[in-house]
Amino acid sequence: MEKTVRVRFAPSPTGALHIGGVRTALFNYLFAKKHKGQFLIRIEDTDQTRFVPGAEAYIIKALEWCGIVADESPLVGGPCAPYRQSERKPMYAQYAYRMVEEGTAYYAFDTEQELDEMREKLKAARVASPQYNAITRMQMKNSLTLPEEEVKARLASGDPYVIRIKMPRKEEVRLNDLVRGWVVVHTSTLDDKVLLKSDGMPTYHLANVVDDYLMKITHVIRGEEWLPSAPLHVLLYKYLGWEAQMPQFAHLPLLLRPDGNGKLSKRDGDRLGFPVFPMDWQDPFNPEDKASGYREAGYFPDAFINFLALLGWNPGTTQEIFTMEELTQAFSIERINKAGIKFDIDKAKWYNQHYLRQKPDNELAIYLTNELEKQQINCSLEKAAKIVSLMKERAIFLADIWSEAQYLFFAPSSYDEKAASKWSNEASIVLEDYAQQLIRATDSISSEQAKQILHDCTEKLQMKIGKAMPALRLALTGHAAGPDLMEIISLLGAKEATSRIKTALANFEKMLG
RNA sequence: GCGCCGUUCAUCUAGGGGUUAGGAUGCCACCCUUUCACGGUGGAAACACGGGUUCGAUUCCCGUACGGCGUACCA
Repeated sequence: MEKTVRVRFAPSPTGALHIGGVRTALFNYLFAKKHKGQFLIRIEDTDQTRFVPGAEAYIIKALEWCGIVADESPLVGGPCAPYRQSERKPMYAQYAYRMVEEGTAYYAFDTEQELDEMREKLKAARVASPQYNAITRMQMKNSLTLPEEEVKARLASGDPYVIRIKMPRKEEVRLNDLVRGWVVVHTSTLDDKVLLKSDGMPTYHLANVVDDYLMKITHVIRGEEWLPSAPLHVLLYKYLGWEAQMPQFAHLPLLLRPDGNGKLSKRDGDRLGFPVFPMDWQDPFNPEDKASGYREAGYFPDAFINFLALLGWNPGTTQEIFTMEELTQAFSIERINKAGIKFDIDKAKWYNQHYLRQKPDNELAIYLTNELEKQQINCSLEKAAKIVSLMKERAIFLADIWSEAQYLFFAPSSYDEKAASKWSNEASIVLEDYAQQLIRATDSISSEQAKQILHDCTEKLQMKIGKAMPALRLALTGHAAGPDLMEIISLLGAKEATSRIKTALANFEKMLG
């Protein structure tokens, strides 16, 4: 008797998809997959004034990058097509009219100014919440206050109107949220929300309920910002006679700003130094509106998803690393938290570092050679794989590997100052000798050979190898720290290594006078 | 203002009437190491406050504080 699980992610194409939205989509997706149900994407574009071209494509592409692919969507279609509310426009009005006929909604003819005036007046009278509600609607221009003939005349003459829900004056609305338990709201605190706008489009509230019903949605998993209007939605299901088909609700805790107040928003990202969007975004008609994304910042989609999944949800075990498959197995709504989450980018970095280390070298090598090609540097995949295995332990992002690897292709143009200041005469002596020996070796020297030669030198000169290493590293790379030096020499080749040592020697001779 | 939701280390969190309140990130120390990192070991670090209920409350209830969301012909 259990219905097939059907959930939807219903973004509004008003811009880039926020990271919180990605998480909402993810939770929906995981829930659907866990229960072998369907995950659909529905575009909520009922507000034509806020439509942003490219936003829908961005949203779908971003989710795809994350590995979240919809079973039904405007792109792939499905049994409940179309999946854009703008294309479903003709379907909504009938339900609003039905409610008017049945007395649970009414026509309202008030102009914007009249509404403003009403609010001003109520504010002046210090009414707690200036709303269009059971009390104030009797002072407004609507089918409840106007004579029937006038209403008819206005409708016939094409007077602009909206349809509002007739919110009952004293009633308790209750819903059993899967995350929060019973939530009870009194209708006296709710207002007569607009259901159908004067342009004939439904508002979110109507469209959302109608579509969820028509699309046979079983669970509505959405952000907590919707909790206050959930009772309104419950009422709509009731008035439309769909109570039995009403989906279950689960309101997710919000992603909050790391530095204190408010929910994570668009602008926080670049201000606080981390992306809030999955991919780079630029509004085609408003180039000012742009933001950086996780993809371009070097995050792996699997790391990103893993990180997101554990924001507000946990498996109840100490496991923290999950593939998408493991997530779908482990996911359950019962283990979603109630409290908001302060966003912490450090954890995301840790995940990325972890995933980077797990990636096979030959896979990462492809990226490296691509980067190198951009600089006209030829490098075999084999060599690139070696470089990667050497560098990846100390990297968080792929780009770290590249920036670290620079010195394997370019001789240092400057030296780390602190390390350079420690350069000594002894260092010069060993390196002088080492260079002499190294030049005699074959160019394709192994790290073992390089090490052997260095040992021979230091032994002969009765010097500690630890003395020579920092100077050698400085000469070879210009840096004070890095991966195994002997491996670096092997990668560089004996010839290049010798040449760099000689250059360094010459440079530091001047310095030492 | 009003309504709703929330509150365990700095952060993400486990737990739940009797626990040395557990893990992870970050931070610190030590070990490993030529250095840095990785890894390993260890450390500092939390139940918002006040009342109840109870033999006992961080856990249950009520307040307060603080925070979040909502309060549009936006979603």
